[in-house]
Amino acid sequence: MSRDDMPIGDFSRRTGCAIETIRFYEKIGILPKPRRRGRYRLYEATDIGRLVFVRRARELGFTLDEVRALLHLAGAGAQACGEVRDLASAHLQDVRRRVADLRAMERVLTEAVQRCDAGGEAACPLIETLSAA
Amino acid sequence: MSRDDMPIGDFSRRTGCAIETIRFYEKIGILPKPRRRGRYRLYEATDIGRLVFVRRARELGFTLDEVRALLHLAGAGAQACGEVRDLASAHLQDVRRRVADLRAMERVLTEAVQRCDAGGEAACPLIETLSAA
DNA sequence: CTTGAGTCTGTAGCAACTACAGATGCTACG
DNA sequence: CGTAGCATCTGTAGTTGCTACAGACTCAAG
Repeated sequence: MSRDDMPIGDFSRRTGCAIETIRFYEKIGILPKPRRRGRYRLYEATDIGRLVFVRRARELGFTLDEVRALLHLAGAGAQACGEVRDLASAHLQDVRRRVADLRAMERVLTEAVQRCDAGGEAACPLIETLSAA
Repeated sequence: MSRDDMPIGDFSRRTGCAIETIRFYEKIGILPKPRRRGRYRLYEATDIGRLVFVRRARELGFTLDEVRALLHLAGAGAQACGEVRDLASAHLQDVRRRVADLRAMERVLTEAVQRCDAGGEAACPLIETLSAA
């Protein structure tokens, strides 16, 4: 009824989140079921914050389960800060592990490509890298 | 019939690749269908190389489609080296993009956790980071 | 004879979406 | 009034690379 009600298309545009993803988040309980006009979902301006929060958390690499926990903690206010910190710091360790893994791949790949560009090898350096004992 | 025939369990142990994964690779055509004694698969020592190649490529982050291409090119010999190089270098760019993405996450997370540890803020720094306009 | 290990096929599950198919509704134009 | 063209609806299936069963079978040892 209020004048900042919007259909899902507008909500999608204003949050940068795809329509299908919004419905998906609703289905798995990340977003609450909105009011309806008939069968059409109606969102309010105040719903934007929650979805932007979710998208930011996803951009920082949190899983949807972690996002669920973060949403819960965000609702609990400042006294939940310790738990938030622990969650974030565990996730940070995970991110660092993944960086290390990718760095290792990068090293090996870079070396193989360089050896290839240098030329002068009988066999393909990358194929050798993959085949070698 | 030959004396280095082995059942899938031995093949799994000698390649470090899980039995289920071996059967999966066979199903999607990454590995050829082996001979059988009755209904049991029989692998030869010479099959080990191909699977090790696949596993190494996967450890370097190549997708199974790329692995398929690499296997094909490896069979073509040295004249395929240019194509291998291009494949590897495209993949390397992808790896670097992912490192950059993770580094960006790492920066934001590190800062939030540090601000949290420093204390003295009214609201939880990470929640603020996710909520802020 | 039974028990245990190994293997078999086939299907379902994970994460986090994405992409339809096919129906319905709403507005504008002629 | 008809219809064309959007937007939206529900529900299901696909993606990637495995992993985890369920339920059947084969085989050798004790």
